[in-house]
Amino acid sequence: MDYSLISHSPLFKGLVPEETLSILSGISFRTKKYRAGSMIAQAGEPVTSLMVVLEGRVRGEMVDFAGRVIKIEDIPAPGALASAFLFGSANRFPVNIISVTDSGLLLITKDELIKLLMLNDNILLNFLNIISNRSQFLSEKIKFLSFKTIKGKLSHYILQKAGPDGDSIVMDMTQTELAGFFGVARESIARALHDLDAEGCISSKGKRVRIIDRRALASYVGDH
Amino acid sequence: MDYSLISHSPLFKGLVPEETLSILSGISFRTKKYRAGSMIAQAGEPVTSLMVVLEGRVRGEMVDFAGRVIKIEDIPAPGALASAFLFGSANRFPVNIISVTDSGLLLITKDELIKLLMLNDNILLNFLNIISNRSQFLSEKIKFLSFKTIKGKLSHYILQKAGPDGDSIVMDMTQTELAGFFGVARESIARALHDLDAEGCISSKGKRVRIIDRRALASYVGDH
DNA sequence: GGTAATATGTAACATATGTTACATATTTCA
DNA sequence: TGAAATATGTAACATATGTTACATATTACC
Repeated sequence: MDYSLISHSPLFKGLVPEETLSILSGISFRTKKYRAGSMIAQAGEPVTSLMVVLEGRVRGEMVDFAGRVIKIEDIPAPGALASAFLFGSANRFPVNIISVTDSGLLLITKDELIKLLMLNDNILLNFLNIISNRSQFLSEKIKFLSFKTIKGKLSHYILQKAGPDGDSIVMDMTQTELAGFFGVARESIARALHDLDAEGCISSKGKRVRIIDRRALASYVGDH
Repeated sequence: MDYSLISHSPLFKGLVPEETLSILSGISFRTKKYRAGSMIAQAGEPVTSLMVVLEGRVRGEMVDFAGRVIKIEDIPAPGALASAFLFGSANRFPVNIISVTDSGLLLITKDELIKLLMLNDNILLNFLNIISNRSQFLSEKIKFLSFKTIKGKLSHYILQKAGPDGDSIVMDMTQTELAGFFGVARESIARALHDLDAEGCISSKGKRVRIIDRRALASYVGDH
């Protein structure tokens, strides 16, 4: 395993490679390689180590009571796995973890990680940032899911992106991605966008959306 | 402010009060009291300190673009405020924070908190547990929200409550409360419950639900 | 025990969204 | 550049859920 991959992982961000090396020499850790398609962890298994994807891409698959896959999330390098489940009261993988491509993971046990965090404030900050960002992502997602209507979700997305003064945004996701993020059908995004345009709230063309009637647009964001 | 409140807060859990005192003497912190109804922080304000509710109860209120309150979350003592927004890339309060009752808060600035975390592994672990538990709570909530159908949510609720072997549960919420939790209309809960019964999946009578056909019930949990 | 408040059951109807099925546009990449 | 993959636009139709409007049942409380 290439050490430069480790030193470029988010846990060691901001450290010069030499510093990372010297720190790593003081703790025990290991790296592990997985073949494309192989199972890295099963839902329900205890999470005992921090796992960082150094290369390749892994996938979390939620499995329902009937054994069907109901939700997937891809984690490309460099990203951390199940970072919110190493600490806290639930210490088991909430999903199956599968290696999509050939991949390489960095494993640091919980005890060693704690040592590491207390040793170097930069690494501590990095780790806190990793799990906080995860939490912020989930918060944001819940905010969107709690709008009942698609026009509500879309309006919120547009207004948030535009900021208090902006009158035009460029969507940073495809409609397909937006649909996945909102948990709705792709066609419904297209329809809502079209309707908002027809009603004179926005002017939508490709990825660019111009806000025409901010008041009317904002009124949709109340649908909770 | 009573020091015993501080030493019983989740950040200092597991430490003897004397230890907490000696640690606190080494860092700077402050406590602040709020009257019932007063505003503690406004959405958009920077989060610069860890805030722990020592006494009383505070409320997070999400406000939409039209100024309406669309979602509330109560945080009773002893709980932390906006713990996921002190670190990570978004460092602003996502909601307005209001004091519901008269309340007392412990404030520790980010820099001082980092010092504290590196000083004592017990406190570090406590803080990691706090933010990880928050993340886990959000994950669980998202799981629920991502079931598309009410029968799906209900089935998941029933099967989770029954456990892998149980065949009977007593609902711990009224239908009205369940409706609020799921974010759906009350009548729709009654209808879904009735339908699941009519289809022979469950036998529902008052607050007691008996699982008749686990297979069929589980099949609804696939509706994502 | 009796009355008010709250919870639940049920039905008819309205509507937002999913589904299916294409056509067209845009991007990717050999 | 050209072909293939992916993204977007649009329509007809099915359906789950919200809405409204009650009746009945259960619980709380004087």
